[in-house]
Amino acid sequence: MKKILPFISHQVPALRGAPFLAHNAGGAILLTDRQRQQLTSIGMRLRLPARKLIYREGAPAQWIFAIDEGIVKSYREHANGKRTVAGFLFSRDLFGLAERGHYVNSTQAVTAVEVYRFAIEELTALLKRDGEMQFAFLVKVTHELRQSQRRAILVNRRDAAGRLAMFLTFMRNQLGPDAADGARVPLPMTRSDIAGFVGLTLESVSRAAKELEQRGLVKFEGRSFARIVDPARLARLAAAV
Amino acid sequence: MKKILPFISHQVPALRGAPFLAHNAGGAILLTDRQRQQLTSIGMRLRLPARKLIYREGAPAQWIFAIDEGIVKSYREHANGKRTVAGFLFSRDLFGLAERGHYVNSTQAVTAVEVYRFAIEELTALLKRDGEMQFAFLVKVTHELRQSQRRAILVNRRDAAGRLAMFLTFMRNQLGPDAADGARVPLPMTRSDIAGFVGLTLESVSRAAKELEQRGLVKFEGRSFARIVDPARLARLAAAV
DNA sequence: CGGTTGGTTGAGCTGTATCAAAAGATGTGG
DNA sequence: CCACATCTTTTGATACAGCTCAACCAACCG
Repeated sequence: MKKILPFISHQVPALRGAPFLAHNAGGAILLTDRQRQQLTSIGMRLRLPARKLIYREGAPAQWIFAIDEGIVKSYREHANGKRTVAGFLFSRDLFGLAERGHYVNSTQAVTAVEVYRFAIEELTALLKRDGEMQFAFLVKVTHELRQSQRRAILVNRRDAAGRLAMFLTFMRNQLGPDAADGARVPLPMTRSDIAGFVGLTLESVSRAAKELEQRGLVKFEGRSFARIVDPARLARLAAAV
Repeated sequence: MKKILPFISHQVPALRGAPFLAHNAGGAILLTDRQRQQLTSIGMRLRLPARKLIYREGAPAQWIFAIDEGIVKSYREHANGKRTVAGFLFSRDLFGLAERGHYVNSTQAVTAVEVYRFAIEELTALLKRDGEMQFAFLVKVTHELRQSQRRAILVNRRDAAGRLAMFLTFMRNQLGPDAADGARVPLPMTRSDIAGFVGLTLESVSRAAKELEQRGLVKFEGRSFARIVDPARLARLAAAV
């Protein structure tokens, strides 16, 4: 029994996020067909290769982006050379929300990416005119706020293995439900990026991965896949903050 | 030479946050007088005593809140009994943005608080009708997203003293510019709350405070005030991630 | 194939969590 | 206004987890 999903014509912008209230539930898709077409008319579709630097922290901001396909990382570099990864961004995520005319994080394509690019002024003007569409954006940004707070909780854990367990369940939730095999989680980012996200060194990530394997929870297949062997125990570890 | 601030009639809801673009700069105040009056008509003003639990994580959500006066903390409790403080909320901040009909964090008044309370349906309906006002909310939530990411960076530091230094500058920026004496930072929350926010134990916060005093950067006056003795060196430490 | 980038493993050190206890605040009721 | 009970903060001693530095290994690329 396969559930029939609402039709999303790719090649057209979309957003994804949990709404405020329950009764518009299931409604992960935030834009109507008409709204997506309106966005298409003011946006431009771009294909970016993996590793492409999209913009740099502090640079003057001109565009807002929405991801159609692929993964982007948002990060900051510090004086001591370390990077904090503020977040990984996926299909139907939004990024490039500037502050006083400047981007606050740097962003870089992790995989090859298809994005929609909007001029800030045009997009904001459209949003102010169309309250329903703007509401979709409001819900979306609120959703990202909650995601950011969840990550903050993740980072508050003391144990490396638990953090990595949380990260894996996080990745599965992002890509997972629809990804072919739920137990095989793609990890297209480097260990160093993962470390920057979960707040560890890459050595500690490596050791934590080893520990999860030895405890029989996960099997890492090459650098870019993790097979979840014991979902129940992994979930328990991830939740046991 | 005292700068004249735009008149904000208290007793009326307000929002604060950095806009996307520069040219509406200085514009920390996001709502016009007319918009605030409209909000007043659908909102209710409440006075809450310090320590009042406003709502609990997971509870069915009915209201959205805006702070007029005072400090609120937003937090989550974990299985092991620890608390993560997701954020402290100040005058003109927004909270209670639910997910699928339920609150995601618990919130509690730190000081006595004056809040405006809006029914979610009424507020969202008003926002959809008034694109300009909704835009103010969009900017506001985006602002909180950035704050959350900054906190995540704070928590990524290894050294306790540096984290506390960042926290103090953070508090000064929130309350500071207008607070009578810029160097005297009020700390109305407990050490335990600070610990939950910066990702340390309360013992470590206490020791970090001692260290900042011994290094001559800050003088703690009672539990609820910190006097910044050497702003330049404190700022340097806070920035030296 | 060498070169480059990314990942693993090991040894030792540092700093924060933890456990325990004392010392300060704060608030209450007599 | 004091004495008591409670809550918060400070201080101390110890253990351990993750960081650092360093070397080695694997994959990927022209």
